[in-house]
Amino acid sequence: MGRDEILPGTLHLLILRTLVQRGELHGYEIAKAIERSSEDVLQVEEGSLYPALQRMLVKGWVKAHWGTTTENRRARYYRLTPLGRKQLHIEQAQFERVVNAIARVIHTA
Amino acid sequence: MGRDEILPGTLHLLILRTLVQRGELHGYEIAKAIERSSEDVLQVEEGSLYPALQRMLVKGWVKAHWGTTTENRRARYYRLTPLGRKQLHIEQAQFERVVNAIARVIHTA
DNA sequence: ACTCCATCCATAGATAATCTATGCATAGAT
DNA sequence: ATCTATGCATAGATTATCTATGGATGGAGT
Repeated sequence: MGRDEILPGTLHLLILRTLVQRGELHGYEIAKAIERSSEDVLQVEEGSLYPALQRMLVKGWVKAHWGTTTENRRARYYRLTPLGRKQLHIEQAQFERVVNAIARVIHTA
Repeated sequence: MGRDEILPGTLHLLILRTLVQRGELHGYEIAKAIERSSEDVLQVEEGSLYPALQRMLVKGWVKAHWGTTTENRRARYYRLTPLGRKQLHIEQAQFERVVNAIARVIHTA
């Protein structure tokens, strides 16, 4: 954890959660949404984001289609699949579990 | 985060914290201490632990010496250096910061 | 017209940290 | 005699990230 960007292994969760909250978004929007809602603590690099979205497409957690933004730009929109929604629940529970476990270790007297 | 062992990037923190709590420990004890104080949620694989301890030695966060356990076994004991104590504060603050940021993203309405 | 910035996508290669699998050794219990 | 827990360590694979790069374009400002 030498960086101050994201905790390795949490990017899928962040993306899934952002999509379930805001519906259909394109990549750039997803990144900005995560950064903003984290109050700019988390930085989502494009070199991390797009490979992550590829992985999620392959796993069937999201589907994508090309469209046009309000600013008249070409963009690829992603939306959650039912499988993605299931995965969100799994990853969120897992995250809480592990973070709580770490907290117990850290705060052990 | 497909595993249920440790959050990547948190092992140094867990080790540093365990050493500051319990003083001088050998590797095997460190692993068991983390597993127990996490109520067996976190699993510390030896293949992760020993390389991590090597990294921490190189960085000067811990010092090691060979000794004998209460069970009469040869073991390598680690203790925190002042630099390690400083690093603990850094990593702990960093961890809280990032986890809180993730929590904000996850719990955004 | 030109320039600049923000928006948008994507990949290659390097880096880092983990896991799996393996090897070695021995104390104590059965 | 054998088994289990204790103890150290490394090689190689895997995974996920970052850095660096490349390309394209809309709109704002000059």
